[in-house]
Amino acid sequence: MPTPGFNITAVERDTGLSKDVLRMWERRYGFPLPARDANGERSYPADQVERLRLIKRLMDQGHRPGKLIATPVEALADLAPRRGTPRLAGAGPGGLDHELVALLALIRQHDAPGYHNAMQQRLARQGLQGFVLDTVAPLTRLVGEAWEDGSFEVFEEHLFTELTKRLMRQSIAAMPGGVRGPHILLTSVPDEQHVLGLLMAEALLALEGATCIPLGVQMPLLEIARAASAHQADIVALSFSVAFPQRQIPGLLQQLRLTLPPAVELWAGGGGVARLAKIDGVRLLAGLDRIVTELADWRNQHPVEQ
Amino acid sequence: MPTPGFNITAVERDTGLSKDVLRMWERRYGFPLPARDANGERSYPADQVERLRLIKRLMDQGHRPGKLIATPVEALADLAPRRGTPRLAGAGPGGLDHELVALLALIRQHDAPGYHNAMQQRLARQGLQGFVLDTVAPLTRLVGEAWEDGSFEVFEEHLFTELTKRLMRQSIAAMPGGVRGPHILLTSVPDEQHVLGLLMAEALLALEGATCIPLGVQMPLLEIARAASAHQADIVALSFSVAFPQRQIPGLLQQLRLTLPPAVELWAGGGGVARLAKIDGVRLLAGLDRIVTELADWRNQHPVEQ
DNA sequence: CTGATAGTTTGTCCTGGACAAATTGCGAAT
DNA sequence: ATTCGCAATTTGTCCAGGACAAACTATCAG
Repeated sequence: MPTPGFNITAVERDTGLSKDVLRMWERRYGFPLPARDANGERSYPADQVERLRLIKRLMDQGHRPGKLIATPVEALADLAPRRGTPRLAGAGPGGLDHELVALLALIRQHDAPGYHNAMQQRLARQGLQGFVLDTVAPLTRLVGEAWEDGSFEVFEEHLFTELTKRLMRQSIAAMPGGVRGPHILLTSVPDEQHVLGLLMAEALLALEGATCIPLGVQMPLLEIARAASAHQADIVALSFSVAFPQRQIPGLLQQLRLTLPPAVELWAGGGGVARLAKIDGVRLLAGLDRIVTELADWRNQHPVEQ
Repeated sequence: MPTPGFNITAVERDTGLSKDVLRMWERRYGFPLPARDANGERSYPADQVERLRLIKRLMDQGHRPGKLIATPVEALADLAPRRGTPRLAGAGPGGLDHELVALLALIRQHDAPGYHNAMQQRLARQGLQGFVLDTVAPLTRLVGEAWEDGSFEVFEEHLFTELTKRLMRQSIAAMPGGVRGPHILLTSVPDEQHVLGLLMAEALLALEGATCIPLGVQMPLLEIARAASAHQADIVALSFSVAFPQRQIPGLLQQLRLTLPPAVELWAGGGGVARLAKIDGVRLLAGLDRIVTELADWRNQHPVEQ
């Protein structure tokens, strides 16, 4: 029994390449070149899907499709990242990197309990704020890089995310609900599914005594505005991962800014906004550490009324 | 300054209606009828997007688009659910429903801490298994129904999901890792984002001593197979919510069945599989309670080797 | 009332054209 | 040699309109 092919919807789902792009590549480059079923519809064999995913991954690190498709499959695997991202190169203070790499090794060995224990130890040692800034944040970056050079499988990334989410949520739940601070609505736009950034932000904000309203990911823009008024939020904070298509971000933020009451602040953070041009009425937070200072800022500008 | 329109991609994201459908409706029914920007591209005003979301919601409960689009906006709001779903109607044992409704009321009032406390109390009272079966499962169903009749906003559903997820994860984390049972890989296919079903399953399985490997949602099919072999899983368990397009499920399961080693069992559960025809080599779990019996079954068929 | 058949509705796929935005390559000016 | 600006190329997304299968509804005979 031959493995049945994937239809174009399935390939879009599995590769993240839109139907339009799949058809356009076929027209322009002659790859992928799917079979056709009885109805004349495209039916992609598994190996083409596999190659497409490899190509997508390399594209995400800055390669261009035209070149990649011309490259023979065997040569694809060795391509190095090309983008201007500064590689890790002693990013953290001193020898800490070793420990982080060891943590990742646990994930690579699929040792979930081992990872969980090691992380919990670090959490106890560093405290929540240190844990977020010096463990979870750099780990997330490392995982992103490992994913980019192909040394991490999708399911390994998922396992990492899932286990780490649990630790974060657990810690957040253990904190008393803030009462003094502003009400901050935390969420992300549709198509942005990465949740770790939001959780890190929530942890830091909650530590500072802000009241966080976590709405999970993927909120339609119009709903964000409604939620903000229903919860009487002072601030709406969005997270954009590096993977989110950068060109869409300014438009999204402007559109949201227009639908939010002017008194509500709009904050945007995460890797996706790191090198974005300024946007009127939106606070772009370049790094996690900025959260704390921005919050202090907000407190200065909004002295407690009584 | 006039609110700028949404482009077709934004509308697809916010409504869940594909670009093809949006264009087809315009062609066939004359709605939506977006403005055109300088490039001749569609630019949807906010009120049309709003109406589209209302229509989408009603469609999800069984109405047909042709009728809905012909109906004037004002009349749309009052349409009742039409599908054959048996309404709640005394589903639970006796008067318990009152308490559940009270819990939902807390969400409607956006009282996150109140909800959290009330749920934690129930958890302590019922124990984890009872909590899952008699609180979380029926609550999830109620929320689905409330969402269908429009008495729940999107962001209220998100808040419910987010808070409930936290409680579940917390409880699961508190359990010792299983050692005797089978290795069960828990995940969902791409486009299936609902996570509560997976967490409920994980809780029940972990209570029975199985070793769960939670990979979160949205795993590409080919990755599921890889993950299963990497983790030496005995069982791959997938969750499909009622919202998942039913027609796609059999194909997905068959495709996955072919890529998994025959020795690995494939389980599928959740509202989406409730009235699905039998599929060779796949166990369809009609209800949460079936999980426990199936697991016992598995144990009988795989006596402990030594 | 049941079940089969014919008609309608609806979503998805297809082709092929067009164009704007991003990227690259190149030559001139500092 | 570096930087700036402009042209060429690459690439993604949008558009129109045609086709068809699957799902659903209505009809009618048994």
